[in-house]
Amino acid sequence: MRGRGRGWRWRGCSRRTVRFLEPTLLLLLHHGPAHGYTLLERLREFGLGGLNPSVVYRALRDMEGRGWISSIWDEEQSHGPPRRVYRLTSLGDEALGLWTQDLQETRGLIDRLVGAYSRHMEEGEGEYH
Amino acid sequence: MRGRGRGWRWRGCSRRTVRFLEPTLLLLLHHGPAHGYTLLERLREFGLGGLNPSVVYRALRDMEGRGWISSIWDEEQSHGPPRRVYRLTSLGDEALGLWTQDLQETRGLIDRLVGAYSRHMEEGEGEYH
DNA sequence: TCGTCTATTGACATTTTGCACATAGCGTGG
DNA sequence: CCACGCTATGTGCAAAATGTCAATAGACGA
Repeated sequence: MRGRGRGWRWRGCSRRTVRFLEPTLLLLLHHGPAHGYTLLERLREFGLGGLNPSVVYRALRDMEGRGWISSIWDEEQSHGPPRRVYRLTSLGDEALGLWTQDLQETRGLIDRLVGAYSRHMEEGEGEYH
Repeated sequence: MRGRGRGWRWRGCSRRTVRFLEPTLLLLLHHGPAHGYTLLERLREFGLGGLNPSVVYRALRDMEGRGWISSIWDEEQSHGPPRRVYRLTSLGDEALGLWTQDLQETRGLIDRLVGAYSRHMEEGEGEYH
C-alpha cells in the first residue's frame, strides 16, 4: 500500500480532470484551430482549470502522435516565443465521435449507480453497522 | 512517449472500469455485508465485469486501510478456503455519499461536453481540414 | 492422490500523473 | 544594455496507479 490509503481525494487536482482532458481538447479544436496556451485557458470553461501546463502540452503531443491533431508553428509573432497552432484531423474528428459515445456510456453507468443509491436511501436500506 | 501513443483504447479493460470500482463496491456493501468473491460477481450487474480479482481485492484492502469498510474471517465454512466478510463502516457510508456527489458533478461535466458537441454538429461547425 | 473449483494474496512490470525546472522571445524600466 | 517579468512550450524524473502472473490453500469428487 504505497500512499494509496491516505485521503480519498488525490493529490493535485481530481482524477476526473485528467480523464476528461483529451475529449475536451478535441472538442475545443472541433470548434477551430487554436494555440496550446489558448486551449489551456479555454479548458476552464469546462471546469478543467488549475491544470499544470505540462500535462496539457503532453496530452497534445500524445494526441498528435496518434494522428488526432496536427500542429504547425505559427507565422505571426505574438509578444512572446513562437507558438504552435493545433488543428483537428479527420482522424481526430472520428476519435471525438467515439469519445462522445464513450462518455455517454459512462453517463449511463453513473445514472445506474446514483439511481441505485437513491433507491437504497428511500427504502431505508444500508444497514452496515 | 512510452506506448502512450498506440491505440485509443487501453490495455486490459477500459480505464472507466477502474475509476468506478470503489464507489460501486461501496454501493454493493451499502446493501449489506458480503464476501469479496461475491462482490466480484455482483460487479457485473454494474458493467464492471471482466475485472482481474487482484484488482478488486486490492481495492477492498485499500478501502479497509481508509476505514471505509471492515472485514472479518467468516466462521461458516464454505466449500473452499476461509473467506472474508466485508462490511461498510459509518465512515464508508459517508464516503459513499461524497462519491455520489462527485459522480453527479462528473455527470454534469459529461452533459456539458456532449451538449457542446451536438450543438457543434447541428450548427455545422467543426471545420478542421 | 490428482485435478478442479472456490477464495484470497503477493510480487513485479508497466503506465500514468504531478511537479519542478529548462528554454526562449519579447517588452519595459532603470 | 541588463535585469526582470510575462507569454509559451518542452524535459526529466519521482511517485502513484494499474495490469498481469503466479502462489497459496481448503474442500470435494473421481
